[in-house]
Amino acid sequence: MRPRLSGDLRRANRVEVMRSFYGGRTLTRGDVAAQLGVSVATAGTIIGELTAAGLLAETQSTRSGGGRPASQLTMRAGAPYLVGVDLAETHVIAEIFDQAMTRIGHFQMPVAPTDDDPDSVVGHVVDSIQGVIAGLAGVSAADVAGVGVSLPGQVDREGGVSVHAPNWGWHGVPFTSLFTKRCDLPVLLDNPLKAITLAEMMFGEAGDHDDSVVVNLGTGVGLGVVAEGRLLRGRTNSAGEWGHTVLVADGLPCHCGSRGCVEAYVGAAALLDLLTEVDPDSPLLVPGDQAATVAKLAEAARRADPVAVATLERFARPLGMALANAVNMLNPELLVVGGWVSAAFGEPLLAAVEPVVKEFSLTVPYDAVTLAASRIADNPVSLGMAVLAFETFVLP
Amino acid sequence: MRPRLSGDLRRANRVEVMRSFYGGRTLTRGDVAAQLGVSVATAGTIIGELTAAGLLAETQSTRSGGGRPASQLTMRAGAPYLVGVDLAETHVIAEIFDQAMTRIGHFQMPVAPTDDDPDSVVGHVVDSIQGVIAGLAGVSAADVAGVGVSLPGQVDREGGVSVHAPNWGWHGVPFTSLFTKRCDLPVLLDNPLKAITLAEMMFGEAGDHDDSVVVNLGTGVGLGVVAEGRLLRGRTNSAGEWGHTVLVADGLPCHCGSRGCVEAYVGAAALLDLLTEVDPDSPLLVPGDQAATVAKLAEAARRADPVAVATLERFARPLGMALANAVNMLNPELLVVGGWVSAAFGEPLLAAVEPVVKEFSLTVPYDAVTLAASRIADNPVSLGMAVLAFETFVLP
DNA sequence: CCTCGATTTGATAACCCTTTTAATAACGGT
DNA sequence: ACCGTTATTAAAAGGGTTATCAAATCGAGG
Repeated sequence: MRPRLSGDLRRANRVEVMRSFYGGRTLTRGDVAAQLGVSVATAGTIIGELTAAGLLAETQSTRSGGGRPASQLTMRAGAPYLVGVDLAETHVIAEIFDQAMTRIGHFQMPVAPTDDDPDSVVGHVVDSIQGVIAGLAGVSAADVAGVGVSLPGQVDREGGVSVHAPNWGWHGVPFTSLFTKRCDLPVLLDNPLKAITLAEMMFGEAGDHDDSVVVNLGTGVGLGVVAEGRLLRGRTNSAGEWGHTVLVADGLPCHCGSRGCVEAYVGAAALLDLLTEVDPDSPLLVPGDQAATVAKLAEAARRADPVAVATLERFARPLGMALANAVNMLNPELLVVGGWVSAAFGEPLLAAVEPVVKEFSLTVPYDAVTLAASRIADNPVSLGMAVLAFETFVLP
Repeated sequence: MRPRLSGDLRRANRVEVMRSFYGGRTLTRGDVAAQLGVSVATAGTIIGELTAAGLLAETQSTRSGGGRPASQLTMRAGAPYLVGVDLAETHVIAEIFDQAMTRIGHFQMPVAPTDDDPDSVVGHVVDSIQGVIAGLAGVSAADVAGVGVSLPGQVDREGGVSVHAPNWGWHGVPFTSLFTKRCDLPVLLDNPLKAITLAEMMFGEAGDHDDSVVVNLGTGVGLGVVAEGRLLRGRTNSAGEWGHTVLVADGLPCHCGSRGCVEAYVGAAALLDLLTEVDPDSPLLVPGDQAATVAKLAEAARRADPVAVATLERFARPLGMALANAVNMLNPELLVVGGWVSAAFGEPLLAAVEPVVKEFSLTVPYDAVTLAASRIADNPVSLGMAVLAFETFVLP
């Protein structure tokens, strides 16, 4: 939404002011004015509104230097709370955040992949929300301003519909209305890639850059695009399906039904296949447990185990190519790599990938980009969904 | 630049009003208001300004229907003129447009690919500009408001520098300042992909959609991304290098030095290689003349020549995959295919490609996208550059 | 030690700009 | 003559900026 009306301007500026405080940042009115490129008076007015609404508060700390001390402002903690739900193929994670986006509660439950009935899944989501609320003394549903739920697959945010969730075989499941039947909290939906990218924009390095790409390496892979400071959604909110772009024409089959997809080469399963290829009898292999194997592999790579290092090298090649594709296509200033696979390896993965990215990127876009590992400690999906819920249901 | 100040708003709205008139469109004040989502009064004010500035004019045609006849408005033809220059590896094309963006003059000269001295190339550009002006009776340089020059490779618009032009081995050539030494017309630089996309946004179907992708198939290939109605440039104006994304890991060598690039499979040279593969002795092959061969091939395909059809089918596969990559990655509403290779084949190319795009796209983004052949008859590069020059140098 | 000025920050007022709403004028048909 | 549609104009609302003043601190000088 580009502002056309003067009223949109204020709303946009209000969001922008609020965003500059995410992550516990402490700023003065002057700082905010400089960051937004507006006058101090305007920043002061908006901050006044937000303070009156109970969203910002002065931390009376005075700064020396001669002259009137600038009053430092921060987000005010406390109610109303926001719940972010990460609904995935095998689990539901509900996390509750206070107004300052500090996580104050966590609830997790497994979901059998075969448990694919919409009503049942929605039930699990509602249960986990009630679970995370119940886990906090003195917090009731009345203190929760809203819930953001991340759903796998294609999500229609406006309609509140899961357009397509391949893992459950869903097509056009009216998630929001099913949810509302069981729980009367305000709710909004989105796709995990969007949530992660949003989290990275608000709490990660991506916030400092106007053009970035946030890559998620997990069981599945995908990315989010930030262009001119805004999250790119595409026509139907499904931009970022990098995992299903072709990297190797007529290559390995992908579980999406196509062949040669990026995900078939850099998804967690592909990583384990590589390890098996390098050493079929590797003791690092934990049968039936992807996450454990990846953890052992990462640990072995850190102590320079030759099998692990060789596996990492082989993994880095398709990954680097696919990242170079994103660099060439989108020319970002920052490329953040996150997701549980990336987190397991940490910096060594980036170090292995960077030369490949360089090899397959054009010089100019390569020189313009910085590769970085995500520094978000919490679950970025629920965090991002909580931010979305905050901006939708709380921000005036 | 997102509007933050109320003044930016008016400027943005003025551009938007003007854009709604490109392509000879005739609209009433009410139409413009509806298109922009502003009130009739505002549209009237802006139109008043633009009329006063001599950019719009009423075509007194009255529409019946009872009531005061709506006055139809159009862009006013005539001076000041704009020149768009398409500087490519083998030619310079300068075209001159009147204010209504109607082409009123054309000048073309070949440039030897070995003629790579910056001063010499700039000289050719200046000569071609003077040539196109001289070709018009009653038009002098004083009537030209500005020039837009498209340069191959990476272009720094703000700095007026050709950051990297691989075909000439340029690195950091200060094009604008070289130009200014020889010609005192206002000048701006951009990359041809951006120019084409802009032309498609203003004069093609892409103008009717907020999220589109404009693909250029020529000797080299690339694309432009329109997201939320705005051209995506990336950090250093080099977004859209789709031609150098990897489609076949460790595949054919590309002249960029990498391997497996899209361009190595869907560039004009690759098309001719396919033809040679299908029938090494094909009479369609015109040695040493890419364009002529493609023209004959396209003509043969139209009359269902088996060799041509087989070549087209084989060409459609990597092209469809690469287009599917763009669809999955960007989720556009419209995908416009242009460039001289595409123009030679016309609709049959799209018909051959569409099933491949479908095969390699995810269902949801595929269903959201429409494939279309470019309908811009003129050279979109010079047209786009002229538009850019108009909006920079003429629009208040 | 106190006072005063310099300096920086915050708040307020006046002004400009943009948009909207509403009223008025223009114009053609019935 | 009346009505409906379109354009214009005036008034009002809202946003942002600059200018100005008040507040709070530091440091110099008495």
